[in-house]
Amino acid sequence: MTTPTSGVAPAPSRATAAPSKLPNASEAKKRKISAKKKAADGSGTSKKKKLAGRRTAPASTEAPASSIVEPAADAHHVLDEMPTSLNDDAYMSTMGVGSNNSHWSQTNETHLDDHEFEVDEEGEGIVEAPKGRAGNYTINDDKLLCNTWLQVSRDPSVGGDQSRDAYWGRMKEHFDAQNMSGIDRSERSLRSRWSTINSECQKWAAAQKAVDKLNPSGTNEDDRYNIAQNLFREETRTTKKGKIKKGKIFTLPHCYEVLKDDEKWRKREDLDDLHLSNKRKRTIELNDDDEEDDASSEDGKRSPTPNSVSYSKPKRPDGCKKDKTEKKKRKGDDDLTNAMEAIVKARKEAIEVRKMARNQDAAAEERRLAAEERRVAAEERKVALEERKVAMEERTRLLEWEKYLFFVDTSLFNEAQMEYVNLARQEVLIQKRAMINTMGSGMGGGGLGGMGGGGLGGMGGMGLGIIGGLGGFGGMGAPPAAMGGMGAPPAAMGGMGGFRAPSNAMGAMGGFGAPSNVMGGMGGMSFASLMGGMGAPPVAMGGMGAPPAMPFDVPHTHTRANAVEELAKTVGATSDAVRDEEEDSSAEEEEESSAEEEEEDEQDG
DNA sequence: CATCCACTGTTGCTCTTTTC
DNA sequence: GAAAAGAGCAACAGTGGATG
Repeated sequence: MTTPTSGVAPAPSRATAAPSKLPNASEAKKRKISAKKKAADGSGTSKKKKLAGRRTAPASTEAPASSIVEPAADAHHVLDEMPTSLNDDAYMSTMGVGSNNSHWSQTNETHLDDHEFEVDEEGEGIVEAPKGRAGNYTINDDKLLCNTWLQVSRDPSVGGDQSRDAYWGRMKEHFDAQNMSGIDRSERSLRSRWSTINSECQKWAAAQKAVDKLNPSGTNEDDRYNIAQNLFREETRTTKKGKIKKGKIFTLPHCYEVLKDDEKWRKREDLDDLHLSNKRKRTIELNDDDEEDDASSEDGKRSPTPNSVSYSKPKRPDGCKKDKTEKKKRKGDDDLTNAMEAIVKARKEAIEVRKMARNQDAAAEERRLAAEERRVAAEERKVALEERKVAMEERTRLLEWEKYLFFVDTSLFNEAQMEYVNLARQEVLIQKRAMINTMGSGMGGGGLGGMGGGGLGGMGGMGLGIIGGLGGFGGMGAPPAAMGGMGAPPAAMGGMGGFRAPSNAMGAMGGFGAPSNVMGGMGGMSFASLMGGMGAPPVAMGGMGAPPAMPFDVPHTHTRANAVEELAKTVGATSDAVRDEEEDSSAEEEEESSAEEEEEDEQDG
């Protein structure tokens, strides 16, 4: 990396101060143009590069304004007469710095008046004018150049890491952009002027620092200023040819005012550096911050003076690398932040979508489950209702049958009928006892039908013909397995048929007014088997007085007595035998029935 | 008014440093 | 080590003041 800033001027040898001559305005002179000399000189190559838009050297026919302006008093003379207590303003005024009456300011006006655009004969455009030296740099030009240097050299985005041409190209751009004098300054001119300004200001800074180090007693800031001026003026330099150049006073305080507070420029203000003509030594010194810190610390022990340079160590301006790094970092952080935000946003959106989907699925599932539960519950209720309905119907039939069985008038029954009735009654009683015992043991009513059917079926299977018909009844409410009981073995049925029970007896059964359904079912089965076995004629069957639910229509024209008689006639020869048996069994049944009635009374009680 | 001198701007050259 | 670039120096030219 190279720095376009010039270093510290070579060490001048101290010599006796020689009075310098400053412009004397005692007489005005017209400017003489000697372009011919420049054109003949091979070194004047720069003359050909200035084109339209620039201010050229003063025309030969014009008198320079500077020559008609009263110049300021002789600076050298003024310096000699300047009191030691002169303050800055007084000195600046005396030196013509910052004053409209000063020589330096007058030169500024001179240039403004001197430089004009030259146009061609037709006046259509600016043509290349005769080249001459541009006017002297004014205070404003110097200040502008210093400010330009600060701006360009401190730009962290570019810094000093650029070629000389690039750097001074930017310097020229900045300078031209703010240059109100109208004088076009070439890059080379700016470089040369800056070299002078920088060198002079560095020497001046070193002189002031030396005075601060001396810290003479009994002096105020003005005294120190004058001492610094004397030190500066005593500095002389010797050219390569051995020519000694006499010192002069510092004439660029306006530039120093601009530069003194800049950290980058102040790095080179050590007076000792003035004695280092060797660039290598200068480079080493500039890189050695510790020594500068030591010097600052020594200065820090003294009380500061208004005009003294602050030796505190302020923050160094950011450099090019730091600026680029921070920009890159900022950009990277922004990119990373944006990417992270996008990821977080996308993730949040995905979570929301999934959450909504889950909510929807869960709601639908809940609704479906609820509907299923409701459907199952309704099904269960329906089944329960049907079961209850069947159970109620079965119970109703059973009660009706029992009611019929026990309250039937058996006075007209023959022996067989009585036996059947008695057996049926006993069976019912057995069932009821068992049921009561079961209920007493905690069994439900559901067991009644099973026991009843099963029991009857089982009994039906016992080989009793008549009971076989009863088994069919029991199987009515029994499950299909128990229905097997209904279908009593054909042998048993045949046996029943073999009884050839008198038709009047059956007719009497039907005449009891039993429930049509019960009797129909019972009668149907009984009569189907019975009639098949008996082979009785339809007329006889019709005489039985079967209930309306009978499969065949039987007119109810016969009385009970007639029915018994017809049944007896049908039975024929066997009626006597049957009658005898009925009498025997009836006696026994009466005894049993009386006993049963007593038992029932006891249970009811 | 002509000339001399000093100053300033400009530019080429040289030295030093840095980079490849 | 060579090349490139920066910085300083010196010379030159232009300008203005002083002086005879």
